[in-house]
Amino acid sequence: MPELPEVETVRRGLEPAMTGQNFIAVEQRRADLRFPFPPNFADRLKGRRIDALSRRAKYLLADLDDGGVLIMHLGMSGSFRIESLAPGLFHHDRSKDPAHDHVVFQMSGGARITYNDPRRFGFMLIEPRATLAEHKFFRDIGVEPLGNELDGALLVRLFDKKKAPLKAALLDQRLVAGLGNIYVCEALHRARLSPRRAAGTLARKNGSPAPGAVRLASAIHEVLEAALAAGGSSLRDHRQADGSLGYFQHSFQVYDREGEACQTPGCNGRIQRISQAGRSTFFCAGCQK
DNA sequence: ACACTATCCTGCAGGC
DNA sequence: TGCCTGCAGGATAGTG
Repeated sequence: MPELPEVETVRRGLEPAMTGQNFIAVEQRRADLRFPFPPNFADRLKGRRIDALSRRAKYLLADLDDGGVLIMHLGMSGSFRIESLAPGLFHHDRSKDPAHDHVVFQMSGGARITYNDPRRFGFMLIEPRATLAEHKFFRDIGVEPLGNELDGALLVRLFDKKKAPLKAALLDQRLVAGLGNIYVCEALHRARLSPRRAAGTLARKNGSPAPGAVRLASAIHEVLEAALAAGGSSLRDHRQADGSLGYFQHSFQVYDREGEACQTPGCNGRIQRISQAGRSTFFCAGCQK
């Protein structure tokens, strides 16, 4: 499921059930997901308190009280489910998909948190907090697109001289961290920029950001903020940690809308689908230049 | 250095 | 009904 808005939505859902609480029990039901679990994974966590739950790009980071960090990535199909025996706080329903419930955390506050991941592209690792910035997953990671750092000028700098199409450049986590296939398509449409355009063409001749670069930075902010406000997008029945569904998928302008009329005012185009770098790109050639 | 592709894995939709 | 193919929100290693 998860791009930045979905991962952030998951983080917000998990926070009250995890932060400040201890792992009472950890059940690891198989040896690996995308990677093998660390040695003694369950024992390593048991008894530890989570001091903070944060997010970097699409990674969830649980700071442990022994200086370690539990790194969690949802891959394509990972999700968390929170249940509690405490009445009224959470749903307590059985998993519809127990075959893919791979990890269960029992927290001291009473929450039972289950990680489910049919495709097993997700993973969990434990690394020292002190050297996390140098870890291979984080060493080369790009700018967080929420907040003020990302603007037209920065996009121009990041994309300088790049011949790669905008679609590929925006998906590159080393440049901007957290965008995935959906929100890249949506942001480009919102900015009226073609996904096929070379990324290095967003600058004016003097190097200052062209209007398109400024529009793109704004579009990224807007689409991510709107998705966050909607609780993310729920495709293929993906849910938030509390069981509720995000609804931003109803606001998609292009993603998975091949053949539909473009909604941009004054545009008579239709949404088309092309393949770039092995992934589907949805866009309107009428208004995206 | 850069940019494709193949790949990991399972489920689901669509065609026949 | 079943079987097959292709595709899916990610990210990496390998290739040219």
